[in-house]
Amino acid sequence: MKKLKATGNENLHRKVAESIGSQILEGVYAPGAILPNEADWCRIYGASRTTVREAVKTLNAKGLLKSRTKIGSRVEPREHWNILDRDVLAWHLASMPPTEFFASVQQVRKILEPEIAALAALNHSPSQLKVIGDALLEMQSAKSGQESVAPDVKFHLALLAAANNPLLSPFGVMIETALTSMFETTSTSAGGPDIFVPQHEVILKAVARGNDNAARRAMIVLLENTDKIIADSSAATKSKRPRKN
Amino acid sequence: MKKLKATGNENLHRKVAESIGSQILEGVYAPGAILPNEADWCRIYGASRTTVREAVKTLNAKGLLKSRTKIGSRVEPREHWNILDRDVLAWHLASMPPTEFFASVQQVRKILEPEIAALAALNHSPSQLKVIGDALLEMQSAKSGQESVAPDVKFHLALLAAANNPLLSPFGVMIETALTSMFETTSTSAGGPDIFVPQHEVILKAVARGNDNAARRAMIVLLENTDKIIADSSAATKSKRPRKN
DNA sequence: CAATGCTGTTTTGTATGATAAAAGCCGGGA
DNA sequence: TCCCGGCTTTTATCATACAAAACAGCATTG
Repeated sequence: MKKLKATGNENLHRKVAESIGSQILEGVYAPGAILPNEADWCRIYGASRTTVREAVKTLNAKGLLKSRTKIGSRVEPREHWNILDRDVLAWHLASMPPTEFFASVQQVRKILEPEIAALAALNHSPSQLKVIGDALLEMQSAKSGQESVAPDVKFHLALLAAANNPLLSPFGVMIETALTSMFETTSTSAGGPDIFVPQHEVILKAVARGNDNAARRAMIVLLENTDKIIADSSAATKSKRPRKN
Repeated sequence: MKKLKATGNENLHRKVAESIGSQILEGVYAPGAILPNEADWCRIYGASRTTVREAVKTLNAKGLLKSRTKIGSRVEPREHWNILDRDVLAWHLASMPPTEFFASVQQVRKILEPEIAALAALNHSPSQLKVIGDALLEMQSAKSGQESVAPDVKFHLALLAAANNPLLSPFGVMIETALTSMFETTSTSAGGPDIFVPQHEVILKAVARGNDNAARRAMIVLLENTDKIIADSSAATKSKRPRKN
């Protein structure tokens, strides 16, 4: 491990946290293992103890570690990891084949998003509905597949917000990470806007008129289509490129 | 705010983090607001800057804050909060009427747990199944309602583990917190073991024979029963006790 | 007068060194 | 053998100093 410097405009303790966190997600340090102590990290990264300790505190806060006097820092079991945390999710994504990650994500999305759509139909406020509509408009006016990613993400996040259940909000990060990185992987994407823009329209209309069953059904259709896109592109990548990692 | 001391065997920075975090959850500092700076916190808690900074880093890591040079620390919008984090969830629970919290939790449980049961039926390993069975045995041999809480929690967590989707694991904390605190609120609990122990048995059997539809249905029944218990007890508490907070 | 650039100030970021407290380890004594 | 006390390792806390970022306000200049 080379010496990190704060030259990039990100904080040094953040970089150290990211480096250690990534290694944990990669399995370099397995659950139950004792990490190098603070002095070691200082030497490894060429950083001060203050910085290292702040990084370690960050990882403690995300449930990856538990530090105790005299013992050191021990990696927590996976169930304790805050996997829906933005950073942890990113490290996780980086440490496994994207296809596998997408499979997990889609499984969760198919459980949650239809119900989120249904809840949104029942609980949305006028301003929340407007945000969903705005996102759809942006999607429609997008010129390229790339341009439509951000509005697509926005649409799903707005729907989530309109469900008005705070306990569901952590999934926003998951959806955001997954959709964004899915685009990067599937590139120009199969199917294209001709198919999925109308599907989003159907969802919006159902939500707007408060029809929870219709919203649920429409979301299921959309997710099945997404499944198909992933399947196509992963088949394509499998035949063309070797594994990245 | 009085001066905190490290006399209790918990870390001082943890206490400071908890104090600040609770205040954010209570709405003392609203999203977008700038918090007192580090020097202020030092004075308020009588702690060193190092300690305060570690506490602030912890809250940063949980998505409650974002610190920037010269600006200070600003409270992040609620969507960024890591609400399924153990600590954040506890602070959240402490800052709102339990009934309202349980309603949100049950809404999420009714979405997820039937599907978790179905996934568990399809994906469980033998050892995971055994853990579920053990939990059920402990439930059956529990003498009091109080004794049955821990095995009950264990049962649901084991089921979650058996679903084998890492992205769902953050819900374990939610289930754990909710069931535990639900018991404290509903006290000796309505219904009692005569009803819910058999319902858990049905779930286990369905999972064991890999029947996902049966597992899903059984879980729905159990959750409806839980709804009833909550409704009863919240009606009771409303008529008997004044609000705690 | 307006735009631009410099300089000062505030706040977090990083480094260093010192002391405290927790908890396992090990040896000595009954 | 067992228990007690001191040794050692590691994190926890404190104090102090300087660096760097970013805004504010003033001055300089076109």
